[in-house]
Amino acid sequence: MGTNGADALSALADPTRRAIFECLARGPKAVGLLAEQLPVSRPAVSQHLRVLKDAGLVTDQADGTRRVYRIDRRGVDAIHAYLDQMWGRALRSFQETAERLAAQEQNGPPEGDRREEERP
Amino acid sequence: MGTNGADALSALADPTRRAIFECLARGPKAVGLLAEQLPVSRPAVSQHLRVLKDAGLVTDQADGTRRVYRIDRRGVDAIHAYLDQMWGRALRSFQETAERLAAQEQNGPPEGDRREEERP
DNA sequence: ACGAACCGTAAGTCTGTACTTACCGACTCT
DNA sequence: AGAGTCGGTAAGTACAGACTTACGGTTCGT
Repeated sequence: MGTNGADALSALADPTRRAIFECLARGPKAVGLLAEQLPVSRPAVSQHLRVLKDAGLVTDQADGTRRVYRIDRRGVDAIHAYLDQMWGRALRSFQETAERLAAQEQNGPPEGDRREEERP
Repeated sequence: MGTNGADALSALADPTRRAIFECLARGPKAVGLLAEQLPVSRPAVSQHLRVLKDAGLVTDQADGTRRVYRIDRRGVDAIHAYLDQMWGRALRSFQETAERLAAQEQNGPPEGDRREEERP
């Protein structure tokens, strides 16, 4: 819980949660103020904030009876890291198959020339 | 449809879909081969691939009776762009409030010193 | 041309979850 | 201390969507 790309990803999947996230990106806000600008009830906002907090996307801070929420960079970074990892894997895979094809061509011209994807 | 951060985000929210995405990151694969390595049926994989394709996260290419899927950079970039936009907003907001606080301090020492978040 | 392989779609079921109302604790100010 | 404000939690409902089986269309090999 916290700095996990998968959790952050699924947290930002819900439209209402994205709306909350985008609203907090414009500046820190208290829960009630957040609920006023959204088409859902205050308890719903609380529940969403819980999910966003568990995903490391927001942090909360007490201010009297209010709780002020703001965006947390950790969750954002976690998603970035996840995507970079995946895309890096894909790039390495592309390079590998390219090298394999080049080596194949050097030896002998292939006859049963199937396409180049993984075979178990 | 295609290069939208929100769609790509919610597409990668499902665990099975993430598994498919991660599997394709290791290299392009056909649908049946993909289904063998996953705990769900082949039609389920087809439906997930449809969602991933609509989100711009994968592309498909016919190869005889098979369809080979591979990762598409556009969806990944869309998510990156969305997150960067949000975090950029947050940074600008931080800077604004910091400047406002500095100006406030220069004029007169604040008395009713409430915390600095947005008031409607 | 016929059978086989591969894949997408249709229809139906069932679980997860987003939402509501109701309730209760924490903090503030007079 | 008591009234008022703010916010998290509980319980219950309703809808989205993930999965299955069954079916049909397309392409390849013999």
